[in-house]
Amino acid sequence: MKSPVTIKDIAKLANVAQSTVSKALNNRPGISARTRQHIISIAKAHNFVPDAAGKALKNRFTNNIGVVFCREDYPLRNPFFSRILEGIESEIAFNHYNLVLQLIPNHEETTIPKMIRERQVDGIVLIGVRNKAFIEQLQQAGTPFILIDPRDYFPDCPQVVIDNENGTFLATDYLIRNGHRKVGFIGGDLAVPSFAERLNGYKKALAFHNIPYSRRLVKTGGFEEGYTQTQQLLKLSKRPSAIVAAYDISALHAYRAINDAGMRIPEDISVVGFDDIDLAKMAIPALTTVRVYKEQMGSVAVRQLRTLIHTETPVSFTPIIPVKLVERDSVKKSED
Amino acid sequence: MKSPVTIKDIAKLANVAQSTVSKALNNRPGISARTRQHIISIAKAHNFVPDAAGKALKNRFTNNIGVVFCREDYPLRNPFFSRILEGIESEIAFNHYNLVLQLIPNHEETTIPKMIRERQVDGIVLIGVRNKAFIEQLQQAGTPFILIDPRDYFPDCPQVVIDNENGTFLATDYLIRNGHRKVGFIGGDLAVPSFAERLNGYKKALAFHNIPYSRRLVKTGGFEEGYTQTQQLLKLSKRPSAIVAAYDISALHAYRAINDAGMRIPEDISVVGFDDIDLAKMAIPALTTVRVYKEQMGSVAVRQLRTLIHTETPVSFTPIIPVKLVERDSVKKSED
DNA sequence: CTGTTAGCGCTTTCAG
DNA sequence: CTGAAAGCGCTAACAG
Repeated sequence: MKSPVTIKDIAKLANVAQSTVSKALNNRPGISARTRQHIISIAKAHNFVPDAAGKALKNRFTNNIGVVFCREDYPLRNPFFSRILEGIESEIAFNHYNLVLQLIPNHEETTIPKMIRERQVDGIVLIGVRNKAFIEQLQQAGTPFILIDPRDYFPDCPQVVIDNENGTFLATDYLIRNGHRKVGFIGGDLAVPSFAERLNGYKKALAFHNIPYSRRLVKTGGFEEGYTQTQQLLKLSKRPSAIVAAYDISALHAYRAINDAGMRIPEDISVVGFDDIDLAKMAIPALTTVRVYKEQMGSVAVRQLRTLIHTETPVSFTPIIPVKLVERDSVKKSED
Repeated sequence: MKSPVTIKDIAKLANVAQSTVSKALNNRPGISARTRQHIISIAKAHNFVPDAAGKALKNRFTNNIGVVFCREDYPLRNPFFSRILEGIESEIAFNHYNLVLQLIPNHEETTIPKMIRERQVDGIVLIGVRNKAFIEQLQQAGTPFILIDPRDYFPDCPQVVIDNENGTFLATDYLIRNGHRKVGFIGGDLAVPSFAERLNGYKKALAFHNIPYSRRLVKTGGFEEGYTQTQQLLKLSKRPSAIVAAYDISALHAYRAINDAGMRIPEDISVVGFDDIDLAKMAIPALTTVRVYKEQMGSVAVRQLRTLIHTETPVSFTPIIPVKLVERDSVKKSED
């Protein structure tokens, strides 16, 4: 590692004081246009880039933003989270920040992340938090943070949320309008707010069409249990003609169960998903689903976090990311 | 943000000098066991964690490692890269480093990444580099770095590579042993070393079984063009009874093409992939493929990089990650 | 408009 | 074995 050029070197080369160089390079007032130009050109010529540690030490800002995934499983494998991370990354890069990434296993979701304890970052975006004590610690420490897709209710925390209810409403409504009156629902864990909201949207759509809600048509539980959930639905004496899955991943598991049962999509049974991950359009048949603007979630979160970082008394504002039904080939339509 | 406790505070509380605290906390010699214990307990009681910027400024090591994806497309969406990133992350976390992530679009793959210019990281792992000039710059700057899955040949650079040739050899050999004598090959870009190696493995397996190689049975080009590549193969007057795809993603595209052509896997045509991404086992039918130990690639890369960072005269050593055929349901087997 | 100086939090001589 | 002091690279306050 070659020893890099410092502000002191530039000062010497330009025959000025360090502080003058600092002013010139940071667009501070109190310096003549001429010397500023002079200094800038010398700095450029020598590829001067200020040392992050030096700056951070003085400024109390690192210009780093942390991204922390708190999950028991492997969040990066989940295409939904990958896309959110993409959005986060691009917003961070755009603002000339650096992104510090950490995955924390659920059981460690209790102690404040290293990156914030050692003041490596100015704030963090937290994905999939579950642990209340964890959040309380962050609040006490005064760390700026924002939540994406929390796995529990944190009403007082800044967060960016999906318009979940609306999404499943649209999906269910679409099925009903296409002649499906018996529609099943599969998904995840009722304790997770976003899932509960998705279930609600389903219920509301049924109610809207005066279709009675039946507990037997909804199978919840593990996120990855779409296969067995669907099997149960198929075993019902009067099986549904359509299924709405709370996640595309569940829908894809449903595909397998349906296939294994010797049935065909959409001829024998229709499926609609939620999230619109890349796989949705690659599935056979291509999956009709509710699109979530994942990159947008990420970038909005970073924007919010940045204002949180730089304002004294933060106003907690919760952006709701909109949602849209995208029609593909997994739903049998009534001819009308 | 509450103002954090510093080494000075601890010194005051313990009635010793700063330097003594530093020695105690860093296991430096020249300090009595008693005072060391005393200081440690006080530091612990006050949740003292040294400031990263302060340390970095003095030590010339940040304890941060950069991870840079250089690709035209969206690397994080690619489950193959996600898994590599997982491996990198876990190794970094294990060593109490921080991970600084950056995605650089191909056209910007020319200027040294910000994180290294401003000395935020001690070294970087580079995924998917293509640009020679870029690498030369890094070498000149003396940045420690290691390559994963480079898109061009960089013979003198430290890198971790997959046993590609062996993988496609195994895949092709497996098909031939199961009675397939006309096997197609689809995949990506011949200019990419890993792809060229995979093609070589295929050729070698054919040669091994005395089957003549036919250029018409191999379709290269875009990574995402598995669909059209397969269509071309299916149109052949004497179409292959099996296809080996250089990537699982290609194989999945092939699935769709085969399905759209009204054929069935594996009854009408067999397919084997490469990479063993999560989707492979979820596909219908489950895809027989060559498993790559992706997390291992990531963690090995970080281990290598760490020694690179801490040694004066680095010895360039290229770990080869092994590979394994995993049998699933996409190959029609000869009954014997 | 420019330069001097101090200090951010830490480690490392070097005296005592 | 312990403490005082200097300095890493940077910015800000203050004098000139």
